[in-house]
Amino acid sequence: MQRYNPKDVEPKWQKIWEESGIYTSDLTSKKPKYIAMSMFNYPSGSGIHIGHAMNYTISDVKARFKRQQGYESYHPVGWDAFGLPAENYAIKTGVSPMESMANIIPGYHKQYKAMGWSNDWEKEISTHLPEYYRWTQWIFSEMYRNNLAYQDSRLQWWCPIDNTVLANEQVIDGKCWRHDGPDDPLAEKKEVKQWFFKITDYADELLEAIDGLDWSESVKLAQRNWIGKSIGANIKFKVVGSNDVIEVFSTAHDTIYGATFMVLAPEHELVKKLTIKAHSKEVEAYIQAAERKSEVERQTTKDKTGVFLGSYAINPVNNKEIPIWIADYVLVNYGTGAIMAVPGEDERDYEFANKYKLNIIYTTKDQKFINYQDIKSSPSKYIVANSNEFDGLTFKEARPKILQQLEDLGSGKAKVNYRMLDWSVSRQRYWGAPIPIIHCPKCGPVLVPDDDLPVILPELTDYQPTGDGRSALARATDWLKVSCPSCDGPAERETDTLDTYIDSSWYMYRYFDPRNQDKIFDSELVKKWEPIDFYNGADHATAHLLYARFIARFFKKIGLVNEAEPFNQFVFNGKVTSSDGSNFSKSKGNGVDPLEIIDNGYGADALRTYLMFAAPLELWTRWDPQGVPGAYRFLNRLWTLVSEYLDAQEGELDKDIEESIKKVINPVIKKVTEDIESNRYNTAIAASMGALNELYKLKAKSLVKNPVWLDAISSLVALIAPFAPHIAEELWQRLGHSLTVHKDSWPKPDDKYLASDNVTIVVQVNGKLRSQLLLPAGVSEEDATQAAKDNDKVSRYLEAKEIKKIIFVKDKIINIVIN
RNA sequence: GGGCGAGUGGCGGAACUGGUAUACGCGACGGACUUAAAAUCCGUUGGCCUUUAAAGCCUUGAGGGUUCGAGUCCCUCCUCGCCCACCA
Repeated sequence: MQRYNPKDVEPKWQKIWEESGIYTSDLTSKKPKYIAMSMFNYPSGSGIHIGHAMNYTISDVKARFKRQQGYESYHPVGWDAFGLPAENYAIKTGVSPMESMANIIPGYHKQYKAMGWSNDWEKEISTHLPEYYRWTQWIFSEMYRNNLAYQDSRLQWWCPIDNTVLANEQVIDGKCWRHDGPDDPLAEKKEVKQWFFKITDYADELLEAIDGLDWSESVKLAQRNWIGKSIGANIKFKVVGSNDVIEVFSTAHDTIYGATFMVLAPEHELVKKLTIKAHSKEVEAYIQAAERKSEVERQTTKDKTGVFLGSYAINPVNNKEIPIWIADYVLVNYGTGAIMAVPGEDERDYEFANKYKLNIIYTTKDQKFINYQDIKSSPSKYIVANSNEFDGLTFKEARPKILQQLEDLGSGKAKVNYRMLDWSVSRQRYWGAPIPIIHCPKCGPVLVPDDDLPVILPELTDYQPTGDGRSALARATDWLKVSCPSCDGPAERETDTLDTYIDSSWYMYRYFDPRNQDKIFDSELVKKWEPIDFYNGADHATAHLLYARFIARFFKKIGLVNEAEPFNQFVFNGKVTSSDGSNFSKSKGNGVDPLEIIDNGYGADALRTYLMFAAPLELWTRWDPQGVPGAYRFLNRLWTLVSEYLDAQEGELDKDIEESIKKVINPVIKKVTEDIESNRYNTAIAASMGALNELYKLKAKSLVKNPVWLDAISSLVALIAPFAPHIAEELWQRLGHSLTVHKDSWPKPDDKYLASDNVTIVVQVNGKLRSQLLLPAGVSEEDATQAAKDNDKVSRYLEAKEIKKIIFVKDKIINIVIN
């Protein structure tokens, strides 16, 4: 008997699959379609790690399962190739990122194939190739034409190491996401002119559609929080002795009679104007200190500080003059960058008022501090006070009336506010898609005509940003100087490149038409294949997934797609950590290399099976060094069963053994089908293991070459094929099947053998387990009761007792209640 | 501070709408095969429990409740994880 050796089996089939192209999808097929994919990979010099092995196996299993079920299953592959690491490497070494990618990506091809992933390599895409980024640029142009792209000067996060702007989500605990070590400097703020996409126009739509998504709940919640919708009012306060007006956003406008001072963010545009001379020194010092203060300090030191500007505003509802302060607990980015402070009902304002001895007016009948959060959650419980004609009303009654009063006074109106800001898409970096804009001194910014796309990224010798805020492209003079498409005068190209999140927010559509030279993609094809049926990843719960949803909605609006949501199902899977629970990291040297495990002789199949078996997909898994050997043992046992079957003599089976074999295999077919369908891979594998153990017991009784054994073993091989595709293919063909196991092979359970003729009925007395009876399925309550009473183990509890009640659950349990 | 989720053997984890808790795997122990080991195969493996068995009792973070019956539902508390966080 030949031993199971993955080193022979796996490369053999990888080669055959590649040559026969069995994973190449026919996108025009008449079969029902299915597309399963994981978030695509950023190629780096270090190759794939165990986290990648986890991620990509999850979608591969799904894709294989559907392919076996007879779907035209498409498992695409691509590279998120633009981004900082390759550029930083280029700055250090002078090797162009284009060249790095050309060196790195072929290594990934080998690794992906070694893992046995069923990717369609014919349709491979990469975001850094002009054939791809031409359309990334086109999306920018379409956004611009639809008034969804605009340029603005903003205070932006700035990484002092990379000399580049950072998106909000790239700032983690006050530091650049790429430089967040203890010795790394804090991110700074810098005024930069840049391009934005108006994602806020879609905020409400994006928020409302979340409810209908078949996504991991934690991600849906994260998206809701990210969008951060609040309903309130914008209210204007006139400044005493001037025409200036301070506008605030408040969700608690019904407490306005308790507004006893105002607070502006230190960066607020009116601060200078409203500072009277006597206070200017103090104010300037405070602003400078706030600027220098890092975001971390602003967030962690909850101690409120601030200074009085010396001027006053008028509370529109009672005409009281209230002092204007600045304080860094008010954020310039949120709302209007200014608040009306209501110390009687807001904790932060209360603390501030106490510290600086500011007036406090309580607008509740209780005349003590009550957090507005509490009022908001039960507005009919609290009574309004100190609010003129509204005194005595509940907050529930007063809220609309006070808003009406503000509207009548012309001082306020209802307003919905979002935490989410417009998407900053400019990056002052080289390694990205150039923004297709030409700046003309006469015409201003002009779009590069579509026919001139792509704007090709020129090769350089020095990739270092210029340090004046512009990317290295500013040095490529030949490239930079162009004539204006509109007036033909001398002009310059935009030197910013597009945020790589744009590349990744539309790639799923390009998968359906990767080589199209005329259009971003063939809409008819995409409309046939959208949405992505299955998508998974362990990161990017907010930014990437939200941006992709935004782009999908935009594509729908301009008629490119039919579905507003790009991903039907999204699984936010867990990661793999080292055995002690800490993250794998290169610096700690505790990483586990998937290729090493394969090369050690365990093979990709055992690795894949272990990863899918260790825990439910959403859970984080600790790496268990014994796990892969365990999975290997299981596959080896299957190999042995098949080999012994092939060596067996032809023969007849006893009817009851035949029956037993069928009753092992049919329920497991049903279970594995349901479990993979609902992403419970771990229990699917457990059930297959259980079935194999049962077949081992039956094999000891009688193993002969016979259709019943062949059918059972073949079915089991087909069931594990999504997890362990190589060994499954090998055994499948050894069993005599001429076609591949990976297409149209999924077994269907025979209902006749799903339920057994006899069932174990549990007998309880007063809810305690006393005995188990093997009775015919569907046994009546009367018969079951009689059988229970006749049973020694039960009857001894019934002696001299009165039976009060009998609970009977068909085919499951009988509970005799006595006193 | 807010939100979400989770606490089950030595470990990873099973248990569908309440109905045999601990499936499956790892580890451990015993046996077979072997000169020996590895590999493989066959057993045992929640606790009280000490040689086994029988019988019994206990056991899903803690305490209480609902129910014939609770890992599952309700209340109180503890612990851990994740996400958001001076968001007006």
